[in-house]
Amino acid sequence: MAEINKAPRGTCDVLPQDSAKWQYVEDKMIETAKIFGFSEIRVPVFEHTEVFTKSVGDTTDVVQKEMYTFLDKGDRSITLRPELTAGVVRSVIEHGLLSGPMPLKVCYIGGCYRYEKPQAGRLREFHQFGVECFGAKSPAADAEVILLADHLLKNLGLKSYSLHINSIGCPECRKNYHAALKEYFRSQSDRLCGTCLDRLERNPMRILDCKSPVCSEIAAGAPVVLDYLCDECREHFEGVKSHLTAAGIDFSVDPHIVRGLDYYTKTVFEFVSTSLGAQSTVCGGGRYDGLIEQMHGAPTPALGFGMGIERLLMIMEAENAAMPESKKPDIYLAPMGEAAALKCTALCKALRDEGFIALTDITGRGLKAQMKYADKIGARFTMVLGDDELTANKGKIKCMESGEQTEISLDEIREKLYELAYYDGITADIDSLIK
RNA sequence: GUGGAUGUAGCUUAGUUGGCCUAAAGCGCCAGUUUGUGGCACUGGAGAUCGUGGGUUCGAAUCCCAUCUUCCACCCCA
Repeated sequence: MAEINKAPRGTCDVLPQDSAKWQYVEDKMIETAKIFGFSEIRVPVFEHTEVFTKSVGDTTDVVQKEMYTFLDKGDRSITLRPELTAGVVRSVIEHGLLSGPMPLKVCYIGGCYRYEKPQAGRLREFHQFGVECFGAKSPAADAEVILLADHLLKNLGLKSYSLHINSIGCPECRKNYHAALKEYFRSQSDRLCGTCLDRLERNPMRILDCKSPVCSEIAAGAPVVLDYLCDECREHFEGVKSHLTAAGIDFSVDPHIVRGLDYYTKTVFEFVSTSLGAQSTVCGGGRYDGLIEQMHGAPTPALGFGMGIERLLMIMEAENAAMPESKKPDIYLAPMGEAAALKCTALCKALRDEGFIALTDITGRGLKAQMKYADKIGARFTMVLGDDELTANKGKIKCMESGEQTEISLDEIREKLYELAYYDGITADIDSLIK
């Protein structure tokens, strides 16, 4: 039974009192990406289902049991994007962006949809910031993308995070590794948990990730991917580490990082925070050199990451990271009577044209109630306009913090606010005035 | 999908051996306390089918069943 007054499970509303935080981090994200030469791309919330099954991988949990898939009225199988990389890759191929200057660097912010059981840091609709870099196979590219994420997290004031990297090699070296893994785990198969037995044939690398005490104990003795890398992959990984070190970034090599999406090759990495619950990864990504070709584009090396915005905000909350407060109204004009109301409308328009946040009464309530309201919304200044003011064309502008009142001509409100703006952090851009 | 906890006004809670509960308080909201000024105080008001649906009972917010939500963990991932 659908509830008309309840949001669907696993979704949440960003309420007016919180939207400033979202705007703040989203601005930082785009701004940081720009510093690294990434420009925003916007792609649809839904795609043809194949876009995801062919890229994310049809044996993955994401595709197998978490996608919102439906038939549209034209009998097309449509899926709400569970992540953004696939759609972005589709888009850059479709529009020939890979024939432009290389490397191509894009970033995005958007909602993702996964039918999961909600818990701390896990929602059915969640939002990701991410970047994708196409056409760069050098380890410097891997480092740059990782540096971007680190730069952003630092700039947002995060402290409790750490970077873990690994290389899962190219399809070539992974073949050998899978064989070695299977052999190892088969020898212990009687002790593995049920899900891991499943994984043994399908994707033995996932066993390394299992959190059951027995499995992780077994996994601890398993062959390590890094020992099975081909020369090229090993060299590449060494290069990534060198670049990170050169940039002075702390990281640890964690051979147990296995990403859950099929398209990854070579470098994979995660930014993990201790300020989160069980869902401790705030940012995850890696290289996917084979994906573009797999999606019928010209073979192009590529990599990127996704960062969970809700998780990021959770960390910032937990760590008391600095967040900007939403801007308060500069002035509230309190009319008394119909004639005054007209004047207030006119004055507000003039002030708003200058960029001030100017408010007036739209409920028809009494003066006292208006003053209370002005106080509650945090207006810096108020001015009462009644018949007296209209005839004299003068009024008292009141500073709500000090209670001080100054008599001014009604024609001077704009100038008065500009004057006050110099030392009171008022909203309108005072630079234009200085010029 | 599996497991554990939870659910009373917008928020935080009181109320549970079933009957003075036709549900209470604080905060918040609205309105007043000499149509001319907010923060304090006082007064009043609106606001809850006690998550929902069944059942037991003379009687259920209180007991039983189901269901949903939220939270937490597994799984998986951001």
